[in-house]
Amino acid sequence: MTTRRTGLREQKKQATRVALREAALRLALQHGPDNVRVDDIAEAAGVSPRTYNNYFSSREQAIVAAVTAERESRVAAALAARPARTRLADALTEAILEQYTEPRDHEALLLITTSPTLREAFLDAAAAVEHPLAAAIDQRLGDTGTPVARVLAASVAAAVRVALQQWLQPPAAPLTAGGLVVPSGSLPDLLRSALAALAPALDAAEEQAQQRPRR
Amino acid sequence: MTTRRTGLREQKKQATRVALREAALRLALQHGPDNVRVDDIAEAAGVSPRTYNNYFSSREQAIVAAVTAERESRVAAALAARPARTRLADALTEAILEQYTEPRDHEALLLITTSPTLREAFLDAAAAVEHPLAAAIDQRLGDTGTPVARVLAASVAAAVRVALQQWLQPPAAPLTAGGLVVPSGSLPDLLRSALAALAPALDAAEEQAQQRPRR
DNA sequence: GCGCAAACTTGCGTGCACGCAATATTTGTT
DNA sequence: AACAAATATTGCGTGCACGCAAGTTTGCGC
Repeated sequence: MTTRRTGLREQKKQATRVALREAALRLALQHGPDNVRVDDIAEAAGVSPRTYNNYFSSREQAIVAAVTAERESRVAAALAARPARTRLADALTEAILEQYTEPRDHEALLLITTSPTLREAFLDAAAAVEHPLAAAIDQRLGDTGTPVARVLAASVAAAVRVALQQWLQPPAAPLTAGGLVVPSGSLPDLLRSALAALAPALDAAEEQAQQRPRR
Repeated sequence: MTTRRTGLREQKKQATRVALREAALRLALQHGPDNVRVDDIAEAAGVSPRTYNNYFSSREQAIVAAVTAERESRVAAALAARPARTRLADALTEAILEQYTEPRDHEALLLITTSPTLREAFLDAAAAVEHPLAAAIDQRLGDTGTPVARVLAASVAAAVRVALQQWLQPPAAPLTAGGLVVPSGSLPDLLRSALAALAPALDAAEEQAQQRPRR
């Protein structure tokens, strides 16, 4: 059920997708993100420029995809893998940390930090967790069909986004007056505290689900 | 303090901004969203095409702006206007409903429903609440400087987005198996129930803030 | 194997977003 | 009132996204 689509076809598609995003990243690292034309990427991957655009709808998307890859679906899978009796909030936090903590290509992340457009694309990519996550959460809550799971998933995605945003943000300015702004800690910490703010909502949803009969 | 920028300059800018978005909407209604070129909009507003692009970074954005306008900042203002002693979750819900319930140009909304690209832009526009809202929430929580307010604001924005998405979604298909999917009620109801899922998180943040000394 | 239908790729054309540098307008200052 | 600094507007050029209508490949039943 994971791959309904037959064989060779899907296989080839995945291959070109990978070829494209890796070419994109490689060229971006090599020549700088602004000195890479779409045509170059397409050529490097051995497809027509038009085909490139069938896979990615912006240059930045392709570059960033080399880092984010299938992280989104993995988060959902990681959540589903946790024992059903663990607290939803905890399971979620662990699942997310597990995916965002693994030290992906550090060089690439540095590159992304550099360009505003790439940062933007990187943050947007995080939004892709929403749908898989909504499904996974809904399942945990007993397939309510309610939009609650969607809201929670969207909120979690938003929280992740905020955490990533803080993390990417160059420590830049000499801290605004009052010294209130924390110099942005490690990513795991940022993620944890962002998600902590949502924990009560997750708990509440879980509790309601348990009072309802499981299907 | 609301408008630091002096007078004539900002006034003119606002004027052309309004002219642009209204021209965009009018032309879109008149000729259909796909039969409006950027040059037409610019000409109708009496500015160069290049200037148009200094105000809006996509055709859809301009059209949608005619409906969403300054709704975002108003939500924050509406929140700030509520008495500080009301429950944060309630104040927020009221503030949002207040802004999204007023029957804006119905004709335009119908148009937006029509085109996928416009729907997309409309949903994206809702994300603009995030920043003003974060500021307003942070103030209610006692200017913590913590990212908690940001996370909550982002979550609220996400919830609003989900509600709008359900609302825009044409009742289309004959309901999936089991009859679990509700035929998308009224917008106020959708917003209310979406925000209800976040209420526990808002309560918790508020409670923590009250235990901390106000600055 | 054969051939048809569905799915993917490609080239072309159009409209668009946006950086850049020159020009025009506004504003605060003397 | 005149000037200089700040800020907006405009034209131009480049690269890009994407609809469309061929052409090509893959999958499947016979």
